[in-house]
Parts: sequence; structure tokens; C-alpha cells
Amino acid sequence: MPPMKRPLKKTQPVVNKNKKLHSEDDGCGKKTTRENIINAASIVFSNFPYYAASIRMIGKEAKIDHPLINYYFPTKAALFEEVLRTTIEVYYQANIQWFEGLSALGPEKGFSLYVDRLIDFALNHPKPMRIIALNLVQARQSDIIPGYQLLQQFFLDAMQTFIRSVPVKGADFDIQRLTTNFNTMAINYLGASDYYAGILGMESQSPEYLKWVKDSLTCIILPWLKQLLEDGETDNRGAG
Amino acid sequence: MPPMKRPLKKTQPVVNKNKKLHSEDDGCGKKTTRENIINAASIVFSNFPYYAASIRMIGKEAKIDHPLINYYFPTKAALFEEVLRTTIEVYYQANIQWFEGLSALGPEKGFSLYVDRLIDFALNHPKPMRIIALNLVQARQSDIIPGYQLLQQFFLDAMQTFIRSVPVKGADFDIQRLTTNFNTMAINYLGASDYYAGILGMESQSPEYLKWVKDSLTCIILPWLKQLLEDGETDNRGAG
DNA sequence: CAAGTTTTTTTACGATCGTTAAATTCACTT
DNA sequence: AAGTGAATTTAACGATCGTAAAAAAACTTG
Repeated sequence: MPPMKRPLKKTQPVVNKNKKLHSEDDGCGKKTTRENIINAASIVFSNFPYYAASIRMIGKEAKIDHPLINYYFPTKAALFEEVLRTTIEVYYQANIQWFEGLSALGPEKGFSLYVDRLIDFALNHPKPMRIIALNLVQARQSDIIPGYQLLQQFFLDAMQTFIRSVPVKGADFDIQRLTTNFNTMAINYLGASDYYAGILGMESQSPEYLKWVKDSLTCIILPWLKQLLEDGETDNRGAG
Repeated sequence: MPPMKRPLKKTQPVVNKNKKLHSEDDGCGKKTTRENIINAASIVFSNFPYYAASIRMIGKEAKIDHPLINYYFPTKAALFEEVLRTTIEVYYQANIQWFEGLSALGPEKGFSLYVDRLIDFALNHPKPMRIIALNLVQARQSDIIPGYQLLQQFFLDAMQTFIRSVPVKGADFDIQRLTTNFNTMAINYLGASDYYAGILGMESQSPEYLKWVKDSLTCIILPWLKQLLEDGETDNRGAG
């Protein structure tokens, strides 16, 4: 379990020097301290925006003394970036799977199943969408939030996955618009569900609200998806 | 210019006791210290999320010593709430005006003009939409961000203005969905324009990006608006 | 001008932040 | 069992935060 530190540190452990690291094969449920920290940090960072979250909160969540966090991560920003990276990777891999077996179902059923899978993911893994939603707006050119490039990449990755998974033939411009609009609404309605459900007078995890989200995504996105699919239908439908 | 303080403060000025306050009639360009503070705070709060913004930043922006802020506002939270209230009020009043003279134009031209006015407002007054976008996601039940009720109210007010200004006859449920989707996209694309423009490879204030925003709003919302208008067209079209 | 009040500045307190460094405990080899 | 290096805890530093209190300045009113 070699932690990475920034240079010029006296007690730094000098990673991967000549130790046979056997951390990748543990297999059993035992979690490393590093994973424990990342997990706790993802909880804190999904409930508090970056500057409201603190290292001490994360330490308490992980049931460790907070300076230990600096032993595994040189700075708070580095930890946040790591959480962001992991979070986006989890979402990215899940997103790929949501497209599986959709092409045989046609637009309506395919879209419906995709949204069901998305909502199911958001229910079982609420952290990724919350972290993204919490920090997305602040990700500008200026370095207010660390790792804003990762947040930018999130949308671009989602678009590429869509293009690879769905046999659309429309203009790139239209595909970009479709995926951006879809993901914007998904991140907002599922990542900030407390807010929107509150507006609608619902509970954020209620079937009522989840149905509202699905219906909204469907009625707004599906017509454009069908149009994009029709353009490419004659060429390679059912492929991929 | 009597400031309001929280109780139990020795130096508190005891507001509105027997002073003839003549602050509402000044008319001339001279701004009061209180207005100066609110203006500076709106700048800071539109560029930094609540916990990243500091009283000292606001003092520097207002070119005053920061403790003076506490003379006019008991706490940072109170100042933020005041900024939020003012900001939302400005947006609310502007929103009412954007509907003026639209009913005679028909759905397409009316919607187009409304969006033009909205985008024009966002360009000339970028602070309101940025403040709302920056703090919207964090506005949950818990008191992470002060004044979250105001942020909830923002969407509800916008919906009521829409209902009063446009002769729609659809179900409340559909109207609610339409306005929520519209405002969600508007707040995101205009309040977090740096982020979305970055994704699209554009500049956030470029005509290219603003056209993208308008086209997206139009292609997604307009069909549903037309449908809602058709339902009520036979009854009272052109009214209001 | 003098007295009193309001506004602004100066100074500083207590809390919390991220981070560092030293002390301590733990795991493991010899 | 002793020694060694990694992991963890303890303690603390410097910075910044929001806020309070007192001092100073500016203004109002006799």
C-alpha cells in the first residue's frame, strides 16, 4: 500500500522502491486505508461543496485521524481530484453498460430501458451525480475547483459513449446538442434531486419524482433521438 | 441610512427609531454604503460559491474595511440572503417584462423574442443567473446554504409568471414540467455558461454559443409550448 | 464651536482550516 | 526477541475565517 506524496517531505515513504506490493490481489472484503479515505471523501464531497467540505470531516467519516489523509494524499485538492477521477470513471463505465442490448429494442423501448438503468444507478450510487452536480457550475477557467478539466471531460466522454453505442447518423452538431441536453437534465434532476423534488412538492427518492424525471427526459429527448435514428436507420441499424 | 443589526449588540444603532430616513428618495447616482456592500457582495457571490466567498473579499470589492459589513449586516448569512433576495427580485421583475407583447406574435415569434430578451438580460446582468446556478444544487433541506427557500421560490415564481402571462390551458402538471425544464436549461446554460461553452469548444459570450443556447431551448421547449397553447387556443387566445 | 450621534477604522479574539513534524504504534523480517 | 521501516496518532504551526469591541473620524444639531 504505497502512498504517493509530494516531494520534499521528510517522512515520506518513497513509493514502490523495493517492496513487493501485494495490494492488488487482496480480493477479500478488507479495504485499504487509502480506499477507506477515498470512500469517506466521496461521501463528504457528495454532501458538501468543495470549500464547505473539510479534511477533518473526511477523517471523522473514515474514522481515522485527519492528518493520516495527508499521508496518502499531499493536499485536499489532490484528494478531491482523485475522488472526482474515480467518481467519473465509475459513471463512465456504468454508462457504457446501460447501452447494452438496446439496439434491438427500438427507440422507445431502448430509451426507456436506458433511462430506467440510469435512474436505478442514481438511486443505488447517488454520490457520483451529486458530486458532479455540486461542483459543475464552479468549474470555470479559474482554479476555483480543482480538477475542472475532469468535469469538462465528463460530458465529452458521455457523448463519445453515446456515439459508439447508438447507430446515429445525424450531424455531429445535433448529436452534441442531444447528449448535452440529456446529460444536463439528468445531472440536475438526479444530482440535485432534493432541490427539484422540493419545487415539485415531492420526495426526492419517491417513485413519483423518479417518474417525473423519466417522463421529462422522455418527452424532451426522445423525439430528437428518434429523428437522429431515422437518419441513420437505412444504413446500419441494429449494428453495434 | 439606518442599518439593521441583530440584538444584543452594544454599539448597535437602533434602527428607525426617530430618524427621518430619506434614503429612498435620493435619486441621484450617489450610492449608500449599504447599497455599495450589496453590490460588491453580489459580484463576489456570483463568482464564488458561498463558502469560498469571504467577508474580506467583499470588503475589498466594495473598497471598505471588512468589519463595516458587519455594521450593516449582522452575519455573512444575512448578507447572502439579502443579495439572494435582491437578485431573485431583479430576475422576477425582468421576467415579467419579457412576456410583454408576446401574445400577438404567435408561438414561434413569441418564444423567439422571449428567449432573445432572456439572453440579452443574461449578457447585461450576468450576476443573477450565476448566483442562482452557483448555489442551486446545494440548496437542500439542510442549512448548507442560507436562504435556500428563496432559491426554491425562484422556480415557483417563474412558473406563476408564465401562467399569468401566457394563455395556456393545459394541465398544471404539464405547465409545471414545461417551465421547470425551461428554467433548468436556462439557468445552466446562461448561469454556468463558462462550463457548457467550454464543453462545446466555444467562448461563453460569443454569438455562436448564445445561438446554441437559443436553438437548444427552442428545439426542446417550443414543441411543447405550441401543444399547450393549442389546447387553450379556442378559449382565450390573445388574452392577457 | 461644542456636544452628541452616526459612520468608519483599527485591533483583536476565538474558531477552523490545511498542512507539517515529531512521537508512537504496528507489522514483519531476521 | 530484537530491530526496522511503514502506518498511525499526537501535537502544533501559520493562515484565514466570521465576528466583536473599542478607537477614531465624520456628521448633525444645539
